[in-house]
Amino acid sequence: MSMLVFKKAMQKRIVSVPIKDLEGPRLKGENASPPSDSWAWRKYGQKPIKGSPYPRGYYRCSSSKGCPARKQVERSKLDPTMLVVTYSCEHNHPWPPPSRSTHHHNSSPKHNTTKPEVSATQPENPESEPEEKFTDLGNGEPLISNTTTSDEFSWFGVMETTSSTILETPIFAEAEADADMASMFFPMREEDESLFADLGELPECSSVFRHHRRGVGPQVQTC
DNA sequence: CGAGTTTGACCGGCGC
DNA sequence: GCGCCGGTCAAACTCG
Repeated sequence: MSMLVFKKAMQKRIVSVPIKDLEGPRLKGENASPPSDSWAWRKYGQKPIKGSPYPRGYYRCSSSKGCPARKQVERSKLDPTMLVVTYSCEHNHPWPPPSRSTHHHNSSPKHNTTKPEVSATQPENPESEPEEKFTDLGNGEPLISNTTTSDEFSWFGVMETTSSTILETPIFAEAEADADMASMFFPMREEDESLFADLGELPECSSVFRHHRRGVGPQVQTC
């Protein structure tokens, strides 16, 4: 009824993170703790995926009530040491503020510690184009070159820099192409993460993304 | 006691 | 039309 999920332009971002990076206090065997971003994620499901020896966990943003953001965490079947996190969000939804914006130290509320804390946001697009989504990144740019330049992917952008790998995918990211996945793995230095480790609180997510516009119009951050 | 996790069932889409 | 599979819900349980 009220919770009708419109399949508008659903943005999808795949990020691979070495488990060793997030390996906190303890791993639950097959289930590795998902990387903690700036938001709180609540797990709402887990299912075994065909073709993958590891199950896939489904997470929902719990930072806000109407948070449309979702996250899928699964272990790479090619590299069991890698955790593939797929972020999804609608084009039209604002992102909630970081859950621990008031916290300066990384006093993780949960078990996922030892994780870089970064805040990101998702700009809302006045016009949701179902057709155009990743044309921006289709340019073949090095995804991490400009974190602030990814207007619509700003929230993703920050995450990318903090995580380890970035992979922008429209919707057909389910390509089981092993070779494909192998080529999209870019291990990152943990030093970079330290840079964000102190970013516990992000002032505004707005100023970060207003660097350049694609000509879509006035875009405002609702975070 | 509350928030979050777990687990099975349910649903919808897709392929055959 | 049926079966498979991915995704979500919801009740129960666990942890803090």
